[in-house]
Amino acid sequence: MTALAARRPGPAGRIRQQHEGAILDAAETVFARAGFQGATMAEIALKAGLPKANLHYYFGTKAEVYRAVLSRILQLWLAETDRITPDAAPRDALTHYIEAKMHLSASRPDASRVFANELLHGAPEIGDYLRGELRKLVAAKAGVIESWIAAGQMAPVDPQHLFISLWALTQTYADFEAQVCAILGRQQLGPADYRRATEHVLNFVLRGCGLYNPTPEEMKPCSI
Amino acid sequence: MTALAARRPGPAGRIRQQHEGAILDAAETVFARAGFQGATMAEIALKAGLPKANLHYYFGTKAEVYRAVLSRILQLWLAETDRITPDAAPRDALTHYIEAKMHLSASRPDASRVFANELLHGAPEIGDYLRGELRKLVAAKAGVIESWIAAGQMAPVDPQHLFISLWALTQTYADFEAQVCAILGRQQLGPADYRRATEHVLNFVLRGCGLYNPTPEEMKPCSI
DNA sequence: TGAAAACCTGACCATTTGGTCAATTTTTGA
DNA sequence: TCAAAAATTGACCAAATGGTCAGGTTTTCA
Repeated sequence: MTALAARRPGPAGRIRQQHEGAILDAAETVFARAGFQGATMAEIALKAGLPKANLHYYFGTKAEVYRAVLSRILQLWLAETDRITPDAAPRDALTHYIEAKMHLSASRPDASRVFANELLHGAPEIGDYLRGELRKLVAAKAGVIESWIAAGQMAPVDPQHLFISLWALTQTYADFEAQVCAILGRQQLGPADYRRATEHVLNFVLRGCGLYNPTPEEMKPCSI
Repeated sequence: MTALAARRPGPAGRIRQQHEGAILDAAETVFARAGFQGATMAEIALKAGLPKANLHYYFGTKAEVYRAVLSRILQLWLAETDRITPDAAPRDALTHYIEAKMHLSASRPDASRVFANELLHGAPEIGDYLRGELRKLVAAKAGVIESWIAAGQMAPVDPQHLFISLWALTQTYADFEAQVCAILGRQQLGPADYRRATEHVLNFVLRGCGLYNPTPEEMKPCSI
């Protein structure tokens, strides 16, 4: 954010706020489907229900729309690590984080895809954010996880790589939905699919962190 | 492949083979960096060291180049599930698969990125492949894993979701390298980084599948 | 109520870019 | 050696597209 969130100054009247929202919603969909270069201002305008010239009244350039979309997305990503604190129980904290991330994948897949696309192409717009805010946040949370490990509360897992793994495991369901659908034989992922996926990721990660509690119906020890 | 691999008929002379290779190498890089729409024939031509018109002699359209690149990539992806057979030891088979996938991420990141980009945008070109060959392959390998589970050789993990997780965990290091670099504080990922990443994924997955064997230097029981 | 500010938009333009083509050169193989 | 096949390429084109702008309408608020 910071530089990214540098919205045009001024009071931002009622109409502006409303239309900017519509434009960003439309843009998120279009950027997700086609990427930055593939997205056209005409298509965004059509989807937003505004003439193209009007887009350029609110956002000077396509890049500006793109940055605004990314900025909005980054806000979603931030507030999820709340519960990862030294005195929380690792199991509860990780469970909450995974469930929140999976919910985001299910509810805002386009947001995840725009973000993924930006990363895929080298993060030209959000590189500074990644190396700044995000890195700092992860470093802090990595410290928490290390304290859990030192206290014998979970298995020794590299905390930084753990976060990378958590993002990969959860966002894959939004980013690569086409592949997931093909494997599962679905047209699209429904709530039941996401429930099963969440359950899988949860079990898998908890086991991977040595936090597995066997459920009643499958009473087996962790190490077979 | 199949439909994708439908290369132009004919004997394919020496020069043709050589120049097609150069074009595909260049295209892989350019498509990875810019996506399908962002890639230009002019840039591919420049990188391949050929005049643009010459590209159109070998490949009629940009889409045809793109399909050829994807086809080449899919061949890399296929031959990796060799060792996943009913009589293999789960630990060895998964270890081999993960190490192979991580090696691919390290050695051919652009290939992974082109593939990821295609998935991200709904797999318009390889959807048939995903729903056909890939799905069949995964279904078969899922059967193997189920047999391992039934034999009590590993923890009960949804086999289809397990494959999705394995792909996500390994390919994230190529696809989202920008993010990984930012978190780890690197300019780019070196061999040491990949070694550490492979070790992490391996430990994480094996533990997640109930296949963890403590290494000498950290002798702790699986379930803390 | 009235004028300043905000908002709207059809028409237009310059650039980029995928693709074509015809003329030419190089390679092949009988 | 020589003709047929393969390969090469500069010049060119039509379409798509990001962006501009001048002149208009609507909203705001003192």
